[in-house]
Amino acid sequence: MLQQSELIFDFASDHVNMSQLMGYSDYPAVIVEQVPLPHQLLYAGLACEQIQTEQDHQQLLKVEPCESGEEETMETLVAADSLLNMDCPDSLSLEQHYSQTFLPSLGDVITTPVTQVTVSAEGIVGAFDQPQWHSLHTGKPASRLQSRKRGGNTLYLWQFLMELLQDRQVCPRYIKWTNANAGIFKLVNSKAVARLWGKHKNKPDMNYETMGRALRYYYQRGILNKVEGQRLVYQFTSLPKDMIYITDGEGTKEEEDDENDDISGHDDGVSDNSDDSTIPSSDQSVEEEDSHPPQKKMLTSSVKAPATQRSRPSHRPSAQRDTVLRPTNASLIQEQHLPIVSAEMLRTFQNLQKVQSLQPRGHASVFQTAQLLGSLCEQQAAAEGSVEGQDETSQPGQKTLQVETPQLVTLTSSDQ
DNA sequence: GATGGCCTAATTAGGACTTCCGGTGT
DNA sequence: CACACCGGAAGTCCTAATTAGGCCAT
Repeated sequence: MLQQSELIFDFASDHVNMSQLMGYSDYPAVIVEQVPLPHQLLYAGLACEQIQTEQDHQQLLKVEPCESGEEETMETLVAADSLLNMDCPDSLSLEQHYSQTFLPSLGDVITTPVTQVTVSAEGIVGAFDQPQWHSLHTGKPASRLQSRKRGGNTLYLWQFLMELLQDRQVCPRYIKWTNANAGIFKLVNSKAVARLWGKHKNKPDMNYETMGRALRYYYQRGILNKVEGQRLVYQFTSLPKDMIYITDGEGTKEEEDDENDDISGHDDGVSDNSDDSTIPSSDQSVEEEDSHPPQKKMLTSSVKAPATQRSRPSHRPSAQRDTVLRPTNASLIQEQHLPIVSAEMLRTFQNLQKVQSLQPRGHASVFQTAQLLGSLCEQQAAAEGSVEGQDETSQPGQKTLQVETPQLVTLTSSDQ
């Protein structure tokens, strides 16, 4: 029988190269996308244990398109509030809290809030972690950089900025694209962004000067460039393949840098609702923003596509949260997700007798994983025939995923 | 007693900032 | 004058890898 740890190990170590595995290139890669709404409910105090019945589970899985952006904002704020006001005796970072909350032990398989497992026959597209980005864009070997890779919970500054740029609570209010095609963005409110970063890093004294030093180090490392002649304007040298681009939209007010910015009136510097609310959504979606030639996607209140972007019809409701809309990019495969994937799969394992008869020839557990996913696909196909009317795969976000990646097979946990 | 396997704690090495600073440009 | 910006230098924090030591079974 497949060992849990083995399964996890293979997901953790092989996700980048699964599609390259000799002899198994036809087997699917696994992408997990978490739908934030359940997270928000959980953040708001809904215990995981309460999600044990399938009915409950399906309720969580359902992500209703938000008709009102205000309601959505309220949800966000509630979630943000519960996160940011949560006492963390050990000064846990949000990521830590996140992982502790949603990364169940394997013993908690049943209550794991997995919301979606996407199986792609194409393998993982663009699954580059930061070292690979370095390798890709600086010509330096990734091996050295990977030798000391950081934990899955670490969010780098550049990732943080990308998260902010994909967070409608912050973009374009505090940070915005000035030229999405070129990856150029502006820190509209540098102080606010710095404070958010400081909050994120548990560095209450963080300011733009300090954060700026970190940004300048990115010049050397080829992650950022400075846009000459423009203050507070930087350029990503590369962007994730499926970056979500928020442009200035109606109802979103930019706040230029000034002393009246909301976050500056409190002891901890970042206690204002509007600012605090930005952190959770960023942190909830701590997917690593990996580097890729821009294959951009503009979403927002006013969703725009860059001129160079291939036209891609978007069926996403504009009011939906960005994190909900996060596409299936490779960055979704994170170490922090891996146990969830495994747990979900293992749950399915319980119903799949034939897995035991598999005969892996090499990359054993990867093979087993692939076989399992094949079984999942079969189950999905069977389930689709029986499901009437309401199909989770018809949710806006997932529907979009299928449009964008035609060969995707989307599975939800309700398929079990 | 020797050997090997396992576990744990301590140490080491490195990355990613953070802090401080002096300086320049706008 | 304030602020953005620059880059050197030293430090902190965190993580992964390595090493050392103890325990146990053979």
